[in-house]
Amino acid sequence: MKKKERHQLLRKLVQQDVIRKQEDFVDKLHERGIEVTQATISRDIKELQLVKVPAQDGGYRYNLPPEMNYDISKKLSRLMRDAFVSIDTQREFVLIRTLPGNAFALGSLIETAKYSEMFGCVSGDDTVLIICRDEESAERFQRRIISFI
Amino acid sequence: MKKKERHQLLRKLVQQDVIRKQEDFVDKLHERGIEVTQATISRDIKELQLVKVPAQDGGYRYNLPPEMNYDISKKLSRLMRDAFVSIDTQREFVLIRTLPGNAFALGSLIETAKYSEMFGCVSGDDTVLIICRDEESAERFQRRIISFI
DNA sequence: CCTGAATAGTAATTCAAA
DNA sequence: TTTGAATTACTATTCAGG
Repeated sequence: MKKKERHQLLRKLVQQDVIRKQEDFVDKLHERGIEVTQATISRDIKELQLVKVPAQDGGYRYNLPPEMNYDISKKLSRLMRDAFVSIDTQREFVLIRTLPGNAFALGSLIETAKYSEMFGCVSGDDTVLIICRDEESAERFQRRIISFI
Repeated sequence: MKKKERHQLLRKLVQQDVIRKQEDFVDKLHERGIEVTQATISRDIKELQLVKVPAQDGGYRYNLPPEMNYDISKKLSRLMRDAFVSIDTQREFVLIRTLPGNAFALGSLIETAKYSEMFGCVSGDDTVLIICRDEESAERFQRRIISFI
């Protein structure tokens, strides 16, 4: 498993599970047959800028990075939660799949948001293709998008 | 000094100083003649829900809770709509002009928002000068700011 | 680069006290 | 309830090796 995939998985896990400490990540990955140590998770958390937030239940939990929430990002978030199916990158391209009929709206929002990594964007019925400035941008962009889910 | 006052002070400190670890809080309070230990700060942080965010400079810093940052971006948006005049970049600098008397407030908000692109910020009466990490950051930062209008 | 093992460095909690 | 001292628990980094 490559670092990139693991990062994606961590983002998913931190949202669907309650992760109270780094060892929880390690355990979750072990359950999936992925061998990784706390040291690596610590580094991943740093790169992904995950934060440990004191929770209302008296404990702590890791969360996605506190991002600036514009109106756009709230709309994006809502739409992503409703209609997001999958995301993938290939070179400088990012492909987002949505439920049928939602891709155009998503594409419009993404265009409005004017992400600096983005060079262009074209939407169909259930697919948005984003062309980024380069491969690195595509990865960063993907992370941004995933964080809306 | 009562807990409540200390909490208020911590909120202020976390915004105006770079707090990398809990001991930094302890030191800052000692400078002000307030005796307190790391244990207490840890409890305070929990109650205030401050978070330790991996920073872009490779370190970490404590920050206000994400929800509070959200409030800040709303304020920023309101102020921008009210007082924004122009924005321009030159190399790693971004210059924002506002209606007279509004720049200081804007600068404070921008500083509080702790944008990763930003290195420093100085405000006058109708001008905010932001020094970014590099030219690219300045451009990205400019886009972010414009998106508030 | 990326990682794990070991370890150093921080942070959270326990326990006793006021 | 709130706190500090001590301790435990957790997280970050160093160092060596893919």
